Amino acid sequence: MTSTNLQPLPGFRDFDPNLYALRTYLFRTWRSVAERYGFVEWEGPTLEPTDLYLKKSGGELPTQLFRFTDQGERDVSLRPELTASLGRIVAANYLNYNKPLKWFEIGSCFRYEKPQKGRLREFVQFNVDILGESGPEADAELLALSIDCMRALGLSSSDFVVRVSDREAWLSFAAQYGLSQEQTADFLATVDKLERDRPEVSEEKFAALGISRERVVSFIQNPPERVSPRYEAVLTELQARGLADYVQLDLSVVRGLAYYTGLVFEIFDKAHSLRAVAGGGRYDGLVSTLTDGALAIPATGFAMGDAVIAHLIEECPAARALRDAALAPHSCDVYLALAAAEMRPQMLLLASTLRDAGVRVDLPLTPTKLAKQLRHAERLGAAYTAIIGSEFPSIELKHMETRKSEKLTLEELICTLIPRKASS
RNA sequence: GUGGCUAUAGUUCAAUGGUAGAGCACUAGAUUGUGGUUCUGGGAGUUGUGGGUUCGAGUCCCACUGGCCACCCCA
Repeated sequence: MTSTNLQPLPGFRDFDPNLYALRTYLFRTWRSVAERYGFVEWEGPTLEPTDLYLKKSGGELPTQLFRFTDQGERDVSLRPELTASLGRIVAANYLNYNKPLKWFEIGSCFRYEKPQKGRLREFVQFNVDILGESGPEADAELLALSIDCMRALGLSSSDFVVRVSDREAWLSFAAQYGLSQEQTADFLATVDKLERDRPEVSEEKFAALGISRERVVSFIQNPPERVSPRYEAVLTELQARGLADYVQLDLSVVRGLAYYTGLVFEIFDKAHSLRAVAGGGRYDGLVSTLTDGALAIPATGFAMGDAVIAHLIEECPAARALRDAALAPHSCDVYLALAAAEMRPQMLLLASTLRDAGVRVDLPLTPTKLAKQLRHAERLGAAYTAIIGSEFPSIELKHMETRKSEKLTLEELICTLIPRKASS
């Protein structure tokens, strides 16, 4: 067995070409859906001043930062999330951008947590945000985008569900009991944990606020006819988009974070055997908090991690098939097999000609038996193999899938391969 | 931070406390210019690390390290 020092740090991953291909597949899909929706890509620094993260909360956050002092005595942290950086960047240049901002980002985040299924210390997040637009239409646009990401990965409404809620509904509920702002925060936190806490525990927490657990559970199970104006508007928008089947009202979703202000949602696998695939919501107060009130920008967004979605794809046959098709080897358009060693210079010139035209060409680096060369071409997923032998400039071009071959002149070969590439 | 399970060849896994094995992968040949099949051979390991019990430890015990999983948390 390999010694332990050949392994990456706990919760970190090595991406060999096979794993990297999966990563690329996810990124490509995310990016393409976001671009279909008119979002533009941005990126922030991986390392930020620790203050940026301490500003908006306490809790366990500080203990889960990869935090250190740099050579300039600065207190810095690897980013545990993107929203703070986004807020900073937008706040610094807000007037320069057309409103609303429809921005997305794909990049690594770091949290010092105990690794387990769907949770790592370095993971990739797909972040999508709309800033400068307070209407429910923006929330609906994001929900639709998140659903289309799932669909683009081959997942259907039988594989996942988007649980949508609106904190406004709970704020009205809390208002009936005359809860103070602080009490309301405690109340929301308890609702968030309702599914996880033992009944006696939440019973006690609610009792401290003068509310019975039964009333809360009943509110979730029998939601009011009119949940909230925003929720209804969002649902109308999704119905018009033909996406209403993917969403489900679930008032038990409130999201742990204090900064969410309105509509919130989470995407789960239908079996609910995994952690949340994605989550997000409206956070109209965050930019204001980050800028100490200098700038108030309404915002709504969500994030999707790479680890959980990879598990979900693995569990869903249609998604798995789509992924495997995307991951099939295809790193090479044509393999140049050398059957007569003295023709190597001619082969290399041909390789250069094709490569200059953008054709992906691979070739043997050392003398190798022809049978092995063909087998290698097969494994590379080469569409064609051109056999360069003593008959050069007559060349045999073999179509790997049909196993049929034709004899071509050098010019014919080049004319055959280059247009195929250009049109693809 | 707490707890459970686990660590054997590149990989997936075997091996009543008694000589460490198999499939796949890799590689060579059968086949000296034609790949997916088949057959025959080959390289492979101080059994994660360090202690202990025992005549004898891959196997039992302890510690450490890593991995998986759950709790916690989930920005």
